[in-house]
Amino acid sequence: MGTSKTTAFSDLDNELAALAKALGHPARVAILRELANCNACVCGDIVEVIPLAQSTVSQHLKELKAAGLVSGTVEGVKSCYCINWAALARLRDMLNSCFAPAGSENNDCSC
Amino acid sequence: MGTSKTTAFSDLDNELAALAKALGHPARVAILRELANCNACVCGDIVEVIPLAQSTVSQHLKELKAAGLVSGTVEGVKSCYCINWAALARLRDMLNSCFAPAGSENNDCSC
DNA sequence: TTTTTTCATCGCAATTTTACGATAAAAAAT
DNA sequence: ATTTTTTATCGTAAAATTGCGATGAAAAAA
Repeated sequence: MGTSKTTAFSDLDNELAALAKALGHPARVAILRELANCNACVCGDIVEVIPLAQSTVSQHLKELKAAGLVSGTVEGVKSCYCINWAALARLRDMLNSCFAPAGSENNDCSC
Repeated sequence: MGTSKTTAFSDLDNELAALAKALGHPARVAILRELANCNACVCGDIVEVIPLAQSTVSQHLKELKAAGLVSGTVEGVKSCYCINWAALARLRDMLNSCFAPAGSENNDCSC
């Protein structure tokens, strides 16, 4: 165990979950926020902003990249990362479409 | 380790991360979608829809509840769960505000 | 009262996540 | 050629997650 039974769920559910999971850590949220602010893509300056060790930040960047939320290219010694706006938009879209209230009736809950 | 250094990050980052983390599993996405569809709040019928053991579904519901995405009440023998639309809206809002492109300049990335 | 239904919780095992220091690897600077 | 800078990766440890069966607990049905 410890592993999600991804095959048991729809591709959509898995896709949304993967994107959400990538955002499920404050460091990764902070990194993505940083990348959103500096539209010139930052490099190792991220490490200075995030209160974690360099290796840990690198690991988080790798996860964001694996999830498609970030892209990166090597530029000489430095490494350049960029936010992927399309992936963020995709996340927003899925949130809207997946969890739309059913019908136009009363959506209040009796709980 | 294995623990996030939550104190090192802003409340906003932690809040967004917590909500995203709760959605970071396909079963929880499926459960929330189910609750969104049946605006009359479902109870143990969720277990029939989710391809996991009853105890596991119960655990996922507990997590969704802890994150505030779901509310639940006991109704006799049965247990009733409801989606929390406000929390979902909050997540959407945070996604929009946190990751808004900086300025109105060129947002294209050179990466 | 006994049995059944419905659900939460406990205990466990396998795996993943988080975090760090140490170490590579490769370009740049000296 | 050597040193420094920058970043990725490896190895490790602690903790969290995922999942299940078994076991409670409490209302409902018999």
